[in-house]
Amino acid sequence: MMSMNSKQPHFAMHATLPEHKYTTLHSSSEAIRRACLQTPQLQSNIFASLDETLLARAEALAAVDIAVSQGKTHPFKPDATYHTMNSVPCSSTSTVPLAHHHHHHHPHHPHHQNLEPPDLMDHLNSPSLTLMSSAHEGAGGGGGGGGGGLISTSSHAHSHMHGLSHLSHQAAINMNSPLTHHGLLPGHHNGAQGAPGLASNGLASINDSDTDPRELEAFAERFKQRRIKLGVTQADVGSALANLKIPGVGSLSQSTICRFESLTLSHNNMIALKPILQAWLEEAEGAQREKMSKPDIFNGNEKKRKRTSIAAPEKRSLEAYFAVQPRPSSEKIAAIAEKLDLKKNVVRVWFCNQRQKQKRLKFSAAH
DNA sequence: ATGCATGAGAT
DNA sequence: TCTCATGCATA
Repeated sequence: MMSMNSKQPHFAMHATLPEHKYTTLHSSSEAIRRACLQTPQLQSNIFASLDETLLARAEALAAVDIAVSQGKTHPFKPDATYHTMNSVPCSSTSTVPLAHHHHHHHPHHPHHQNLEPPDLMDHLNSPSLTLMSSAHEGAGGGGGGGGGGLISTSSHAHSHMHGLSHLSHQAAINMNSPLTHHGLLPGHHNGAQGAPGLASNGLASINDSDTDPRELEAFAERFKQRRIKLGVTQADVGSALANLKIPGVGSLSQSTICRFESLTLSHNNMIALKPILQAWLEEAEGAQREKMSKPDIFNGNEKKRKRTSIAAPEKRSLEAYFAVQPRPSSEKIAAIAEKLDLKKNVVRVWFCNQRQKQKRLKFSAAH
């Protein structure tokens, strides 16, 4: 089972001219959200008791924070959530062909991660628990450059769409993608968090070096050097990618380029982006004499999205909960959200993002 | 350089 | 609903 039947590396290159989903102000969609489904996962596990203990501690800690923050006079909600989202990602081109083969990465161990102790927020006692978690997200170690391009705080804030869309989604365990032959994507297995698959099998039809964390790291560094030498910012690179005219590859944001250079992307993502950035690099160096920059198609979208800011106390509580239960159920999330006086969606997203970070950190830690 | 967020596709 | 790839906004 678990074969890769479901989806094959079919790259839907066809534009599909989706007319974009301009949900003009889908702020309402936020209100709707996921409809808050409930997963009646009422399976008591043996770990229940154990988790409960941990949860109790987390709760204790959280309780303290809560008490402090919402003790009674919390001036306002900790989150400055002004979600004004807007800009639809203009997905365009939708699914990009790039590497679909991926890997499974998460074999999912039926760990105790799924269990849901009856109440995470009930016991608010035992003031013990010494906080130790909070791994922080700093991560990115690579950096080094310390402000590689200084970023120039360029304000090219034009919401264009990212044509590159998702390079490799998830799944697709097979490794024989045409793109591989294409040379665009290394693909093949090796989960981002799983095993990098360092040539175990004799046939390494695909360069293992392409997926080798060391190689990626080396490339990322070289890339940064070159980029700086060319005098272009991360944002410039991102938008310049669209000029490469590579099918399925559009522009990328400064964020993504930055993350690539600092190795703060998932392994798969790094692998998928490498060939693209490499292509740009060579192109740019070759045409450095005159090509330069082309005024990209920027579009001034008026709408702006505000970033929610979760206050420190709330954040610490969330981390405490996360340490015990990285994957709380919908109900739990709702409960936590209420306790912390945050919107449920904000809490849900926070957990999602934490999981992503954790995975990335776990992977880098293993290499 | 990163935190919070969206959305497509997989479960 | 979750994961994953990405992005906007911001410190």
